[in-house]
Amino acid sequence: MKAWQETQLQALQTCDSEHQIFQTIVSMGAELGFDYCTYGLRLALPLSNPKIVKKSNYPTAWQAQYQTRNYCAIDPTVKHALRSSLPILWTDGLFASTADFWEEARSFGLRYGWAQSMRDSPGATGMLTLARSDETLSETELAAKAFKMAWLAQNAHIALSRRLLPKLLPEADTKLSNREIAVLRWTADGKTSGEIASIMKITERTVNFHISNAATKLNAANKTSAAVKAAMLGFL
Amino acid sequence: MKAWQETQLQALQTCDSEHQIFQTIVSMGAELGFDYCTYGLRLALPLSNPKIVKKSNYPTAWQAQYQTRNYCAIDPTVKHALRSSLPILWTDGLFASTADFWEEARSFGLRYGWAQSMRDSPGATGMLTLARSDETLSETELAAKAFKMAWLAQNAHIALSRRLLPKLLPEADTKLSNREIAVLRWTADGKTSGEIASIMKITERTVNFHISNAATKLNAANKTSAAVKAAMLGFL
DNA sequence: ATACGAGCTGTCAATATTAACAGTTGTTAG
DNA sequence: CTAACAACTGTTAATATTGACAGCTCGTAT
Repeated sequence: MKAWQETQLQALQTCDSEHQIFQTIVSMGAELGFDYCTYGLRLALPLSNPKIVKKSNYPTAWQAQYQTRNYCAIDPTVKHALRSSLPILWTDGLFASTADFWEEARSFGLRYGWAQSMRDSPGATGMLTLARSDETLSETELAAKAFKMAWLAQNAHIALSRRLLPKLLPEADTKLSNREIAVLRWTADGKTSGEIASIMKITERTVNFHISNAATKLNAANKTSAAVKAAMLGFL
Repeated sequence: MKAWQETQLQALQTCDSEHQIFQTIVSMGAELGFDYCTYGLRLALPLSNPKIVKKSNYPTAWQAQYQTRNYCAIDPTVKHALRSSLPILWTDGLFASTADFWEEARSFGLRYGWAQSMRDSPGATGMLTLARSDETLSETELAAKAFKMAWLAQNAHIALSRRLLPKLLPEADTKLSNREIAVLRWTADGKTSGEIASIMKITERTVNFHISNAATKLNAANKTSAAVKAAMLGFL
């Protein structure tokens, strides 16, 4: 068990490709007793149309269906994942208001499963789902495997989001100068340029200069967007 | 072991007071072999002066020292925790640039330790530190206990932040209307009121009306602050 | 039936912001 | 030495925002 975790952690952190990382996660899921495994990553930005990516070994037909019918928008496990990092078990109760979706998933062999999510500074939420067709999944089994699940969800997210993030959100690589950060911090807290000028003992012109530079770097249309992006990406 | 986790999870989630929760965490830390335990919570807001709270069973004198000298600002484990959720081991290398701080901690018996952090939607970062005076802490021991640590850091954060958050950040309890959310989303993405009016097919006046209502609810001085707060608190 | 809240709209004046122009100073890395 | 860069400042005009006034419609909960 110890050997497993050590070996696999190595594997996760040294893997070069997303594909390799995901395969490692799949095999760890298998060792926990689950054939099916999906990792979903949802970026917080842009807020009006958040980017989502998935790596999955679910049946292809189901993945396609999920995509085309935009089940992501109604999937209760996704809803839960965005709110809480507690593990969530697939139960009838959970899918009470989305019975058709649930029926359809089961018809593809996705019958017993659970998921756990995890968040990090660049405003990304990752959800790891483990599922299988055959054996029921009891609260007891879940409790017994909670440690490993917590660890796996965490490390899967760290390993995969590190690869996926720069591609999906180039702004995440931006470097802001100290002044830009300071000015954006006050901006995000609701100070006007004039107030920030007083606080920092510089001209209002200079404040606006820094804000505008930061907005350009962050690919933001105005200071509001710049402040939000910088805050969400953890620059402030 | 299974019994331990189940019992303790119960304990964590049914505890009424912060104090009880923290005591439960301390006892779990002790079972992992660590006498000392600290949970620190850092809210992202306000950005220019983030709120921080700690629960700790470190020697009182050290806690006081840490506080008065504002060691939080230089503590490398805190820096790490804000960037990454990977566990971090107290090593000489880690404290290379803060040797005095490190020496002083050791003089209080805080010699071997590690920490792991965890983030959640309301923009809060929690860090759990486990430490002891006597036995050295090897990478091997760390690896062996990584599962439990991941689980403990996660659940400690969930349980404690749930209690601490509403007190520290009353805005977290705000309810925004659907319109307010929609308008703030576009605002956060950098749209002007006029653009949002077109998108949502309402008057510019109405857009500003919703923004202003949201800002009042969120206790924000202007729309930039409202957008940042709403985004950080996960309302958007 | 009536009160309440969400959603919506109007106008006007005071402030704040952005865009576009042009430039100085001081530090640091090659 | 010099190129690059962060930090800083100035002016002007066009746009955007906020604050403070006031009032309508629709649904739903008492």
